Amino acid sequence: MKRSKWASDLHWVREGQQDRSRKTQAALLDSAEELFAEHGIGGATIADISAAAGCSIGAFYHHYQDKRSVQFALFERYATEYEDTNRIALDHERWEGAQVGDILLAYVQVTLANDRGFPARRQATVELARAEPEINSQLIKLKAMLDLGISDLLIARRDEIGHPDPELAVTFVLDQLGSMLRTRMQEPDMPTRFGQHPDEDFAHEAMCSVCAYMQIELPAEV
Amino acid sequence: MKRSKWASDLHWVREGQQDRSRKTQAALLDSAEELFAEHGIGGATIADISAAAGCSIGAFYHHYQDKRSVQFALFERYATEYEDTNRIALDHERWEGAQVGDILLAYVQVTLANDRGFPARRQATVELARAEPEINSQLIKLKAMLDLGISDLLIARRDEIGHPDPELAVTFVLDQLGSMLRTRMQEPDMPTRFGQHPDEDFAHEAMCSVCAYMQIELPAEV
DNA sequence: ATTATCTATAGATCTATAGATAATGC
DNA sequence: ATTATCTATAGATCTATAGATAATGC
Repeated sequence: MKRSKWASDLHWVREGQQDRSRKTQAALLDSAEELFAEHGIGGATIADISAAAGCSIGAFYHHYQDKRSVQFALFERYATEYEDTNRIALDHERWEGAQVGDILLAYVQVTLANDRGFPARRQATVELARAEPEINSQLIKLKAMLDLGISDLLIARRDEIGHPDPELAVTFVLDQLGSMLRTRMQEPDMPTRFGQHPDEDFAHEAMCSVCAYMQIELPAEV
Repeated sequence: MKRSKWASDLHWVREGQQDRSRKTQAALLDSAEELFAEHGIGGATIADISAAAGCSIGAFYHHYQDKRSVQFALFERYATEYEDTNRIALDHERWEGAQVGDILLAYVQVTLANDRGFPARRQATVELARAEPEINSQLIKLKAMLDLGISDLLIARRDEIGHPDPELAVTFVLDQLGSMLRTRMQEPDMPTRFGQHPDEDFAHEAMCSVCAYMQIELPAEV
């Protein structure tokens, strides 16, 4: 039976142990993510992480062997989400009828929305990659997969591109947009730079720049 | 008397104490810079820094009160160099006869050369800014000063710029180039991105992109 | 006499464990 | 009976100091 909207958020029964366990683990990962992003991995102690997750140091060690294993678990969670999202997003059928500019604009918009939603995620992942070479190479592979996926979509539309070397132009543009998006999230405080302007204006100027460089049509929504 | 070129590198006399002191301090700063950049501030112990500088922990504490004071000293050194360089580079007389594209190309080339020469400096400074709010705001001021200086040079040549909003275009372009340069230094390993291409090709494509967006002339050297 | 360095170590901090208690599952 | 959590703490690591030694300056 479907519960009424009034009741749907209430829980009369106690949670099972598995739920409890999952929740603690997730809370520990969330806290680790935030603290790693803010203070670096070395700057976040296990006591900090446990306290932020609302549990004890003992509980921490019940779920994770040590700090390193949290690092790997955190990356695992990130990698799974990242792959799943990209698999859906890069499906060729999804983009039937789309032009080069539409795909690039979507890339910008989706990345902005993602990073706004989870502001610590990007920085925490950077920290993980720096601390663990294994994670670093995994992360490079993940990003390369996304780049290749978008490249495929764009190169399939190479006839639209007026730039004399479409492959080079695609590589350059993905690097350019990726760099700007990263800076926009990591350094929002620079008074003289574009971080002060709203996301919409950023997307607009970025598309103008990209379209002028590649010599493609400006997407309709801009 | 000018010493012969054979002798100019030899030192028969012992260094004075002040030289010795200065050298140890500089070596400690250099080591701290490198280790902060590689492992983060929390990941670099005082023992690590001292060992890398070729001195003891005791010597460290003779020169610096604690880790924090090295952080400030390191930033101080960076800030001084940065300001001095920019004061010279941003002199309006220096750029007489230069066009917008010339100035932007010089910005790209000088930044590349600087970062190649001191690969750890940028990352270490990022770490310092994150650890100390005081350093962070100082750093923002320094960068803002450079941005404003370049902006002034470019806006003084606004007649060359075809973009409908020259001020906006200048802000956007400085953000764009700055972002790409930063990514180029910090993430050189991405196989699908432009880091794989040589600096000359990067500068070329960056200038093509910027000139197409701003609607200015491509500088002669590109 | 002063400055720079070293070795050795006390004290602080952090990690990781042991042993006890509380919550669920059968 | 099993799983999840807690408190208390041993052991490891790091910071920062004390006291001794070596190098320069007068």
